[in-house]
Amino acid sequence: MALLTASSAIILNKSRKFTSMETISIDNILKRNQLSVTDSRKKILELFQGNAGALAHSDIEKRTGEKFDRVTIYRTLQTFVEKGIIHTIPTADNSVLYALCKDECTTGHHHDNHVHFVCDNCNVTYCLDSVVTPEVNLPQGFKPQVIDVVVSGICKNC
Amino acid sequence: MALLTASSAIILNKSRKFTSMETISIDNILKRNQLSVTDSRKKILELFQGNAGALAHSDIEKRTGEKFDRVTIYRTLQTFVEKGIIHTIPTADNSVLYALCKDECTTGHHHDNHVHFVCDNCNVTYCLDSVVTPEVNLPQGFKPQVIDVVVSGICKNC
DNA sequence: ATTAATTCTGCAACTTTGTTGCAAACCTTT
DNA sequence: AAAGGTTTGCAACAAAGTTGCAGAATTAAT
Repeated sequence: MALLTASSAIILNKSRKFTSMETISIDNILKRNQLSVTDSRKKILELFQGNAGALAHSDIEKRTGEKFDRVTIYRTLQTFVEKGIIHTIPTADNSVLYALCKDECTTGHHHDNHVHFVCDNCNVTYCLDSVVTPEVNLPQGFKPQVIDVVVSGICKNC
Repeated sequence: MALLTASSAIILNKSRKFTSMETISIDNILKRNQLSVTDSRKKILELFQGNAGALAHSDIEKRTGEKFDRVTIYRTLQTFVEKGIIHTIPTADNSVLYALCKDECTTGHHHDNHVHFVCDNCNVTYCLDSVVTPEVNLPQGFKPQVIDVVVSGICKNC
């Protein structure tokens, strides 16, 4: 499993164990967004915080050990996207990936102007928060709103 | 239907009727790629040539009037992608879109270094062949291979 | 601390999307 | 026109995603 490999290899978001401080932080994220604090939401948020790479629905299903219903995971991810906690990443192979948003995102208003990188080897998708999307000169009449950039190639861990 | 609107509004690939010359051209595309010339392949190629916007599997199913089996359409699109006749476009909402490739594409070797534009209003996806993908400065250790740029906003016909 | 009100979860059933094997139909070549 | 290979359509299946609803959990109020 590509993403299991990833979790051990990547150290972007510092994959240490959560202290009580951080547990509180997860609770706060949920409360800040008027969401009840439930097991599934806490667990799924933890997964995102503990792993730098993006996650697909199926990854979450596996990593939570089939503890939660498929439907619950779908709905949790939907809710998180709506609230601006996570965002989706466009992929060429038509799989939906999700990753944590940065702080500026709010309900219905995402600011994901960073570049995504998919490794052809280990298959991990990174959010390169430090790389800002470049300008694009469009033909007359086209008004850009959001620019999504997905780079694929070989990542720094491969 | 977003894409029906599109077919009448867009003039990128010149949506005129096909002359016998152009019919021959479709046959040639297939023959050039060692594919037998069949009804479904001709019809699907025609659809792509007649409409500038990108097409999803479901669009093709509707526009061919349920004349061909779902499986045939899947296989035809797969074959066309493999032969370099069409290419897929990454989308944030996880639908697969296909569009005609330019001449330089060959089997297993796509050259789609152009920008894609999705209109938020009419929902049409354009291949902006004239807009070359910009350079992206990646962090140390990341080696880029393919850069996909998808811009969304308002198109020139809206 | 209990209770009432609200929110969330899990189940069941369903829809949509995509895949595979195989026999019949079709296209190409001779 | 017939042999050979290729392509199609059917059936059956697998995977992905959605919806309604009753019961469980969370939150807010007493």
